[in-house]
Amino acid sequence: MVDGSRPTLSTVAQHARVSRQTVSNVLNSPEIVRPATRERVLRAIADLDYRPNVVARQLRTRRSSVLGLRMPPASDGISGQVLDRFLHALTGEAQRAGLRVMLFTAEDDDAEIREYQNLRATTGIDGFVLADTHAGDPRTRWLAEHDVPFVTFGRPWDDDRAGTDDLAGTDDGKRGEVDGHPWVDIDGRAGTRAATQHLLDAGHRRIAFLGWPEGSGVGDDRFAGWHATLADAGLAGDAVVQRTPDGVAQGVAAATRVLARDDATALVCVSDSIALGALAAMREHAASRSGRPSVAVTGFDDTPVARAVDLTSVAQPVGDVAARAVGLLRAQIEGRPEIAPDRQVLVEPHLVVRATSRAVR
Amino acid sequence: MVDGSRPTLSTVAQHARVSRQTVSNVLNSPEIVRPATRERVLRAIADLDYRPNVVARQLRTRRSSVLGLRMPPASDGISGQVLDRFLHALTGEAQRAGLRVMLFTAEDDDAEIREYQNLRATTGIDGFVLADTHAGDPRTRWLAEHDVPFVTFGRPWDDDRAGTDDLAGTDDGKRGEVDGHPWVDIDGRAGTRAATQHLLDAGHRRIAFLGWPEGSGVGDDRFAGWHATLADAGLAGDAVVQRTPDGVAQGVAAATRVLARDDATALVCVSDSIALGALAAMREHAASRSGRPSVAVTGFDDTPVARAVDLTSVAQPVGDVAARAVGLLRAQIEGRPEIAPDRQVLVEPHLVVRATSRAVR
DNA sequence: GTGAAAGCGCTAACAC
DNA sequence: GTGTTAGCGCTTTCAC
Repeated sequence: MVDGSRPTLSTVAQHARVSRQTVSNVLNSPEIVRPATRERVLRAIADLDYRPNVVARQLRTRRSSVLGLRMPPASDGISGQVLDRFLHALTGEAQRAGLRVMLFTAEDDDAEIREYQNLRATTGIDGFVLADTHAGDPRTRWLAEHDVPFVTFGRPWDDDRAGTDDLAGTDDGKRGEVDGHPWVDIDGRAGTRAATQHLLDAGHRRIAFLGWPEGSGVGDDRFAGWHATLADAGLAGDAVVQRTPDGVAQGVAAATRVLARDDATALVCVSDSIALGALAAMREHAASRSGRPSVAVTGFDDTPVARAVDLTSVAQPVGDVAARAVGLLRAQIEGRPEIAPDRQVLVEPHLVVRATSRAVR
Repeated sequence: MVDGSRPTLSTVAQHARVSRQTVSNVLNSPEIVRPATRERVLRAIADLDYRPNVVARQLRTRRSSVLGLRMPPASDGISGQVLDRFLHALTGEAQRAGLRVMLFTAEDDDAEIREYQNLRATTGIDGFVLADTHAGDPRTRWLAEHDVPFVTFGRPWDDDRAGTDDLAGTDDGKRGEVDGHPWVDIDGRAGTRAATQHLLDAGHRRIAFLGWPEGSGVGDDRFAGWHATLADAGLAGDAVVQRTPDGVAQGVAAATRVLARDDATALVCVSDSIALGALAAMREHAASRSGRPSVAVTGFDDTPVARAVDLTSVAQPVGDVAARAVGLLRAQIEGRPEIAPDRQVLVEPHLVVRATSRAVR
């Protein structure tokens, strides 16, 4: 490695006694150049430790191979964790596919759209990953209208196709092709279904649900999995639900209400935060009414906290999500829809069983 | 916004009836162009919604205004949290300074160094942020030798200037100018000092320390703060230390040992994970020996878990760290050392007092 | 102060 | 197959 100026295409061409264009061809369409010359060129490239200047290439081809991702405003909660893990995975998957991830921030949706324009116009970013869509999101609409490649982690919940029981029987991973934008999401319903089934299998019959207030797509989806599973077991009739905003303290309160009024033997929680609160409430409760059999608890997200307190939880396979997201993006950027057959992908989570649901009954 | 091709310098020049160069000057050295023409040009820029193509500019200037950061291998622990928060803050601070953050991954230090070369040669990244340095780090050496701008979050611990008591009295924020590489770090010693002092002020006299095994710079630094503070109070003689690798389970074990043998009334923990374990151990212990006054606990990092379980903890001001890091990087990239006077910056953490240290004695 | 010319490193289009 | 020419959009000389 010389520490003077870096070699360029011409340097390599001179070295290999060919024209610049031939070197370029060796790099971009190796098959069209005669093996003998190709060898010679590759040799020169290696000798000189030449690496193409992607900036120059980008200026020419209008392709940056860079993906943009907005850092969501530091969600100091436990659930922000999932996004961070996703970012890790995304970076790796993107790199494997020859793409880079570039970060940016924005105050709100409008500011974010302005950043899209900015990034496209100035740095020529190829596509975007949105990890925090919400109902009626103006960003996805803008991106779609302007033909900007993008993919979301999370379904668009506007059309309200989920969240009720009517699809409970069709949980086979692939829901009908709607021509919305490309997305990847985790099947929350399947997650709570697995948790509930696990508790049923362990002999529980009175399984309550601690959820978020109705109206959040994600929360309703998770609720549906629990409800459908109990319904299938003929236990939906006396099923107990407590709804509360997310948070540990809120979880304590909600669980306390359930424990005081009902003789639930297990709690399926919509998040690890709430589950954590439920565990605390149970300790309280156990102290006052000792001798009562312990109550099983499951959470959702499998955050580090869950591991820390040995909480059974539904793990989100963010690695899979990231891989599919990158595939979906490449299909658009490279104009090859065939490399990502499904424009909408639902990834199956899996249950991690730990102490809180193994307690003796 | 026309959805044909974007306007370029020439478009604007034509529109404003000046040469391309004049437009460029308005953008880069506005002061040298006559106000009248400047106005006209700015008008044209606004009319056309022109934005300079940074790729073309970069090809010319050899400056990308992009910072590289390696995503550390998904540390699924509680403490990985701090890095994630740092990344959030860094993205914001960088953007405010007209810089972008680009992510990459690497298996190990050597692979990372190869990526440095790659990123420099191909995309012309301007500088790097290292958020996870370790003793004898080959990466910082390589970067320094190759004159690549960089800054680390974390001191180089090789030279062992900290970790003992000898500097305890000089805790005034600025330690001597050594000509190592630029870094920003959090003053762990000051953090445990604050925690210990807080406990002393609350009347505690037997304050034990739950730390990591000796040899980790960060851990030794935090240990030193606790030890020095007790020494200042004349209580270092019978001070109890338990050392253990990080982790909740490990914290349980270590705290159990302390509680069994010693009559400590407070525990200063080197991390939130260990503190979490200590809390669990205390609950155990309280159950068996009821009536005993509760033991105060402090953690370190102020992770979401700490908030969740109402644990007093030392908060790392990652926002400040990010801001200083960006300043240090800009000083190098732009060749203006004056904008970041201190090449090494120690940021003061602060104690967040919560229930676990407010317990009645 | 303003403009014309050259060139950053690369690839697309066409010659040979 | 290979080489030549042109030009992506910008900034940096250097005349004027």
